[in-house]
Amino acid sequence: MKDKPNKPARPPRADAVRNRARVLAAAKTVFGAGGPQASLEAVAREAGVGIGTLYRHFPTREALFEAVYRREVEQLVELAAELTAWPAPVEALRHWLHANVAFVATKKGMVAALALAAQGSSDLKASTSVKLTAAVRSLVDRAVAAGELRADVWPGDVLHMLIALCYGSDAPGWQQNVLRLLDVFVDGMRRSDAK
Amino acid sequence: MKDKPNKPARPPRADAVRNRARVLAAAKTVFGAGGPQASLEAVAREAGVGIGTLYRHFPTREALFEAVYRREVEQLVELAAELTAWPAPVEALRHWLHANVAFVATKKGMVAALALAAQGSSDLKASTSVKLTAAVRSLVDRAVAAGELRADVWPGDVLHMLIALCYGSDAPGWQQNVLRLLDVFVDGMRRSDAK
DNA sequence: GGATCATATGGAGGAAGCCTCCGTTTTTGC
DNA sequence: GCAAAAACGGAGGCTTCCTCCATATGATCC
Repeated sequence: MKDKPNKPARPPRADAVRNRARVLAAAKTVFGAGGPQASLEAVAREAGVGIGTLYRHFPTREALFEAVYRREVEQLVELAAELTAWPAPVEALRHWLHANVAFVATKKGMVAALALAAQGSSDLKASTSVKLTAAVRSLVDRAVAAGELRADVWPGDVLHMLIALCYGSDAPGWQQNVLRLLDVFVDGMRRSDAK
Repeated sequence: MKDKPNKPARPPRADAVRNRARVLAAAKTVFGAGGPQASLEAVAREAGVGIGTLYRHFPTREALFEAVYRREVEQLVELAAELTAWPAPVEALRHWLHANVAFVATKKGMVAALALAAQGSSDLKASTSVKLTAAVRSLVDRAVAAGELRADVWPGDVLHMLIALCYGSDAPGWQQNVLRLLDVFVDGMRRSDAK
């Protein structure tokens, strides 16, 4: 009964904000190069902060993955929002999927890290999954409403397929393969009478 | 010029064989429970051997993953061989895919480990990929020959899709989802005039 | 401006895991 | 049996993890 719910939660200090951003940037670099098992002390070094500072901002390795993860998700959501303005619904969906592949392709080392992040915290999964699913839904629903896709495929399915295909792809030429497989999947989703 | 190519390479000692098997079994247990980052010393402890012994048999963590991985692959190949005797080609393929999902479902912790193993050594990937691809090919080719599948989808594609879908699935009810997505994919592969 | 205090910093240090190295033990071939 | 080869086990040097707290710094109030 002694807590003060009206205490306005004073804003974080300037140096804390700065350091948090530095660590995040460093994490992106270091994990991108060294994969998810890269040393956290290397991240701290790269960021130019003490190891203690890193741990205060991100108490666990997963928390750090998570923060990077959330940021990446935002960009994908934004892209989907732009694409809902496209005239051809199925092509907009296809384009978003292809863009995702390109997106992933530029940060190979991160992918394993993000996959681990997603596997760990399940409310992270829940939260970003909601955002991404909503993004895909905006694309899929339009295509279904236009009668171009069968109605029993849900946005979550598409998302799952996409993430799954991108993870674990690193053979030379994997991008072309994934793009083709996505197209096969999209074909599977088309209403047979809408061809 | 001093090597002896005719030296008959004496067979491994009995205790070595025994310990190797023990470590492998322990690895399956420990990685299955603790995921791929579980301690190797824990594996050695579980196997009842010294840490040195573990390292002599499997010089790196990846080598250990690899050995477990290869064993699992064998079982899948065998199943495919049995299924080529089935009367309905597409259904045999579908069945194999579904069986894989069930297979994976029983060893959740291993999946991440196997995925890492596959990501690491690329000749492991090459070698098992050849085996599994051949297994799938035996199923797909039959269906294509029977005119039931379109001809531009290759065995490797099916494999990729399967592995991809199973990895990263741990939400409750994921199995049903994966099974449904596989069906969508198989539908996408069907020849439209063969319905 | 400077006094005060909550907030944030950095790195020392104990614990745990990685992997190598080598003295000891076990198996094998004769 | 007995020697040589093969395999064993775990001590030890090294790296990384993560906590803890004495010190430093930014915010706030006068």
